[in-house]
Amino acid sequence: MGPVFTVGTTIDGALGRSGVISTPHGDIKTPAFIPVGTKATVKSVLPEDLKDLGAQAVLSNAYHLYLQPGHELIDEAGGLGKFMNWHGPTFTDSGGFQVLSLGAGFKKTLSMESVGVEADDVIAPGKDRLAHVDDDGVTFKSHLDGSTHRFTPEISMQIQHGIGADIIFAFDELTTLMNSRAYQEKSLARTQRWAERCLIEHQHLTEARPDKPRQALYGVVQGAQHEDLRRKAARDLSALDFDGFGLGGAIEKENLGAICTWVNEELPDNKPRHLLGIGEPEDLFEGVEHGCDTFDCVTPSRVARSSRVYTPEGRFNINVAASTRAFEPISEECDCYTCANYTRAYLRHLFKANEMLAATLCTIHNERFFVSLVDQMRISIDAGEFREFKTDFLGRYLS
RNA sequence: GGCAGAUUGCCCGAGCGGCCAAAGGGAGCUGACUGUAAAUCAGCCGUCAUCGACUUCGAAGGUUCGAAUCCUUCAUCUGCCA
Repeated sequence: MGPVFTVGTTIDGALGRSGVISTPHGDIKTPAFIPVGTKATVKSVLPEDLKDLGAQAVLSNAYHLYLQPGHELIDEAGGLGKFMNWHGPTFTDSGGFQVLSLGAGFKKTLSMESVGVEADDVIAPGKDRLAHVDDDGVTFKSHLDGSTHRFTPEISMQIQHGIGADIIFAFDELTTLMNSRAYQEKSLARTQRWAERCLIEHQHLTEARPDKPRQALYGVVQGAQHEDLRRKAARDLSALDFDGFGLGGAIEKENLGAICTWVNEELPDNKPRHLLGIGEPEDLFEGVEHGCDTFDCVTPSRVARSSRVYTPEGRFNINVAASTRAFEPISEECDCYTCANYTRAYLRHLFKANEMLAATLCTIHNERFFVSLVDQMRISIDAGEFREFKTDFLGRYLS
């Protein structure tokens, strides 16, 4: 029995909807925010913490787990969920993102010299690049020890089968907004071919181990900021037998809603859509309204470790003088463990003292904020009040 | 009592005639993080101000065109010798 997606209520006049994704490790009520646990752990918190704060699933990364501890080991351990003691649904990203992040840098923009260049190398210019893309796959250097490795669509599938997450992603090439139109087209064709290869390998691997829980494979829609490319990518992938879809690529904030709309108008309604790597609260509203079902983002956990916490009034730095004697929770309205038991003054003290618990408590709070926010979106959709909720929330949050 | 050595900005600590408002840490303050090379990274950190100006390197004098840097005395501290 493969994963099943059931659509619930739709947002009137928009693509957004509520629904349920069924996986071998449980259901995910959508829309849902999925915390990121890149290396089989959401940094600084226990799986029990995640469960308590309402997380329905966790997303890990094939690239990182392949390098350390190795997908074979995770396979031997009984799969990702058992290995990390997370008993709910799991996702793994394919490692495609690292093609960009390790190759061209973190900013999703490339130096202008790359614009208009059509060489394959364009994706990873510069002397320090760790990755190089060709039509068959990606050769890259480990950020851990500099050793050379190679990913192809087939290898990514083998890795993700070894890791054993419930939902896995096709190996894609992430371009940047700086790449030429010609390069975007070329890359998109390549991602499409890779998608087909992933599907074939995925089917082989699935048949080879019928005893294993059936994994769902999502195709990843690229196409950067170009409407025609996005629509074409979505249509081409829709023709294949994917269980769901990921929306990927470098996306400018202003275009997020439009891109989701273009893509989701083309994708079939009866399959789930995951918006990869997004985002801030305002981005989540855009994604949900325009038809995306699940979201992952490192922001809540990463930012928590540098003392930024989210509230209905916006994000702020708790590690400031104003918190010194603030014997009150981060947010009076928050129902998380941290807000129930700790004050801003204590959290500030932990940061100043460089104590690990600071990261733990703030990560619990931030993850709860994101999970709860998207949960509330789901509830508002079912109640037919999504737009009111959006207006109310953002009016306060962004002021 | 004698000899030697110390005293630098919130703290530690370089500097030993001009390129010194004074290296580097720490602390403090601010910002950035969107499929995590992130318990990371960046900026500010004497005062006022736009260039720039002004007051600093235990205290007070002195030498010099010019001193945190040299000299004298004083204060405090640290060693060694009586």
